[in-house]
Amino acid sequence: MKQEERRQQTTRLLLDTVKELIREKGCHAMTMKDIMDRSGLSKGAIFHYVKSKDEIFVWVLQERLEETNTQFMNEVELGRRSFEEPMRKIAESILQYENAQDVTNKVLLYLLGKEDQPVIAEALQQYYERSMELSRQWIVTGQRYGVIPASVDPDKTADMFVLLTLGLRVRSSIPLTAASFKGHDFTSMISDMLQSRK
Amino acid sequence: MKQEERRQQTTRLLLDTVKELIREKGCHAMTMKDIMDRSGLSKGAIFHYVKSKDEIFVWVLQERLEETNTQFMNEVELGRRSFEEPMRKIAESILQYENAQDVTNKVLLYLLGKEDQPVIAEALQQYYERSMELSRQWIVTGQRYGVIPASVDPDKTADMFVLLTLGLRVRSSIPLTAASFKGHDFTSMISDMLQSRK
DNA sequence: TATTTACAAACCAACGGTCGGTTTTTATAA
DNA sequence: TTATAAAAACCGACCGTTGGTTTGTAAATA
Repeated sequence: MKQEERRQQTTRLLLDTVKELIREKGCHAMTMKDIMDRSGLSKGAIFHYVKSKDEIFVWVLQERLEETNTQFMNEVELGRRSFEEPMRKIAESILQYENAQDVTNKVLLYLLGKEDQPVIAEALQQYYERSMELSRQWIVTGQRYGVIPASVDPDKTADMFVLLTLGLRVRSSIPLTAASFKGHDFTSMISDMLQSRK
Repeated sequence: MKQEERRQQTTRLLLDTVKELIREKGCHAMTMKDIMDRSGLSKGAIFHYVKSKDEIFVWVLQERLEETNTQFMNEVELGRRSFEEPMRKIAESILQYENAQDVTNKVLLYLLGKEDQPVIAEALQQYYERSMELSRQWIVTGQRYGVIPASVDPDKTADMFVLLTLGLRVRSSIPLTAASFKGHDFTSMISDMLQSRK
């Protein structure tokens, strides 16, 4: 089973290199040459693992999706005590306050600009559906433990929540001066949304 | 003044051709060759008017921004009777229910994927600021005419509204099956948001 | 008449992607 | 165990397209 090991090792190297480069240069600026030089792999090797450059970004998004899944699940469990805490965590991870090494925003925006490609369309669809599902579960759990009013409609609210997070991702990609930034606290926004709903 | 006339004529031709092609093929698939063939202009001529291909997209967005500006202002005036009507109009224009010839979503998503370029960053910033300003004015006007509760915070609500519209734009770019689409009526969403706020 | 503008088209570098070939690993059977 | 066929991992020269440049020319303007 040495071949399988090598395969995993190489794909790991590839993904890590790519994420590094995205962080440094951005999705568009990163070239195949960059990946070759940084990883030490040849062009042929890379294209042996991946069908196109764009598919690499799909990989990155999907891997991040897995991570988010487990992370979110943990937060949801936290949600039995308070619904604000998971919200804050999630908002922070989106806004990259602390972990600026997360490339989800960049990759997501990049892929959205190429949604006409079938592979990308599928990945985006997966991403959206997963986001909706996670949000719904978070609300339902909160309701079960009594921290979110039972009157709240999970579907409707999850929809709104996902729209807001997508909006957040977009806005965080727009370079704004301190003067032009009129954003407000995301957590309190969600709090209002959940509690005011009769 | 014949030169000025020719200039305007050519730029008009360029912009219209580009918008047509974006509608047909998407931003990424559209090539310079396409623009040349369709418009009849040579490569040299096009690059005489525009510094780069990306700058064309900035043009398109800015032109659309002007249109939106006047359109929104009209809707705001309508808002003295009801705040739902302008909302519905705006949501429809975003979701492209009727006017599928609008390329704003595509262009916006394309530009967001390249926000590291200074020219694009500036355009995006303008777009965001304008959106915020328009939303704020809409709320303030609604309050003046008594159709929006005075208790609503214009800044905070405008922020949320813009985030939602950005989210809408993103979601409308994700190809979803009827089964996976769990979206709800945008207008009623905004209604809830505005009226429930104490 | 001099200069700037509008346009043309040959040219270029860089990019993503392909292809034929080599080496290494795995599977098969004598 | 060993011989061998097959497949996977990997390499790097090569290719077509693409966005962009440059050089040149004709028309408009000053």
